[in-house]
Amino acid sequence: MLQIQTIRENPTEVIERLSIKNFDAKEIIHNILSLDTQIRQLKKQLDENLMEQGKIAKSIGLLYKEGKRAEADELKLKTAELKNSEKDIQAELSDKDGKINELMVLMPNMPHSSVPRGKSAADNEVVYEEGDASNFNYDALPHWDLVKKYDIIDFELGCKITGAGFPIYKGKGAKMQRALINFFLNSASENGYTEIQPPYMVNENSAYATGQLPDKEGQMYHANLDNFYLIPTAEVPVTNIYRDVILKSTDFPIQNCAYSACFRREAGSYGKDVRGLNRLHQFDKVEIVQIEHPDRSYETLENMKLYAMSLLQRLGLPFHVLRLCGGDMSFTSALTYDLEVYSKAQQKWLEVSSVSNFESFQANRLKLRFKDENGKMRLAHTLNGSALALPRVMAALLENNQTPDGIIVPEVLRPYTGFDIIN
RNA sequence: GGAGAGAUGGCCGAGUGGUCGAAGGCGCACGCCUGGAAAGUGUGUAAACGCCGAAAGCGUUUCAAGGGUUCGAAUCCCUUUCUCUCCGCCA
Repeated sequence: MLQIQTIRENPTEVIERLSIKNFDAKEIIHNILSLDTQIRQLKKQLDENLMEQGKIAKSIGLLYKEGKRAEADELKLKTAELKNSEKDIQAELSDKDGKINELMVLMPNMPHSSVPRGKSAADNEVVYEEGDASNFNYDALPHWDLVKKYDIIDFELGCKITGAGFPIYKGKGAKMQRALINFFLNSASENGYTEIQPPYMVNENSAYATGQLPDKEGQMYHANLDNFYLIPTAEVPVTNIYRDVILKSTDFPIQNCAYSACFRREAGSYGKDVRGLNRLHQFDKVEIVQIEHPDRSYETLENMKLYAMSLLQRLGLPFHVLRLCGGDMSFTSALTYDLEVYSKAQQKWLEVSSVSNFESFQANRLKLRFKDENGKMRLAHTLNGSALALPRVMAALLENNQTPDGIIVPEVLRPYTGFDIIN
């Protein structure tokens, strides 16, 4: 959520910057500002009313002590009046508060100045490329055929047990998966991240604080009986560790990483995009989360991007890095880099990581603050990224490393797998 | 799941209807003391929001959360959440 002060102080700048995200904020800001003025007036009235009541209550106490019952009773009548008008003000205030809040949560985060204008994924800017992204000159098998050939991932069996999008990993497939998780977690630790094992279900407050609610309610699995949500990413529980927290400026940077299974309903997805491992309802991911001083958050974003890139380099996968355009960015992000690997058999780019700086947008809802050098309370900046999401990495490894003899396991994974070929 | 006890500031802990944002202690910050430190000693020690150009100042709110009783609630009542103890169940 944006801060009301920002909107109050620079409404035209906010409108201008949100237009890069193709969001027309003119009317909504006009309404917010008008509600804001009314709210502040009401607040003032309420404060005065309450002050009056408090004063009267005190003098009643004194009068009783002195035994002046009649005078006290007279004052009581006065409070009754005040209470009535308090009720009115209160009602109006909560009505307006509700309205302004409804509008505030509709406003996306403002994009960073480097974010290009654009409507869709086609307008994203390629900022880096590495590796051989050419296609095989023979008929390479897509991963959904390879996994059958070597019996390492079973989609049909997953359908039987749960449903589409819940594959079952078997034998070397399961071991590969575990090897990737361990490789990613160990690398993160070596790079200064503290490993966290979070809960896979969160309560309503947590889902709200990181912005999944009220926005993406239908995208999360919901355990009705207890009103818990299955996490769509470890970002949710890990970032919520810092909900309602006040940090010291010496606490920065906070670097956490977490492996978790992620659960997404992916309502509305269909077709080729969901084939095989490309889009699942349950998948594994290692997430990195940082909390930074506002002055250093963009430097940190670059480092996180470089770190995610280093994983792909070590796995030997061809990839490129995109700076997302305004139209393709998430609601909460100020700047996002996507990392995509090239899958030679499918002949397409697959997103395996998304690294974002949310600036203070999440921190505002989280109430994640710190005391700065001058002792002033300020919102911290939050950042996160996938390092990495497993299924598409797996898909690309299977497809790109296939040979007539089997699938070659990358060097860096062999200590974790205990084998060097899947055949 | 059953029975009971509890939730107070950064932490410990007092407070069972009025002047309580809350005693006392610890911690922390600054000062004095000291050659330097420790000890000692003095002062201070929350957040949100509003009034205000800013600061100062003032006001309101906050004793788990929400509701209620009352002129007045940390204190009484109800609901919820969480913690602890005992029993049951269980990896």
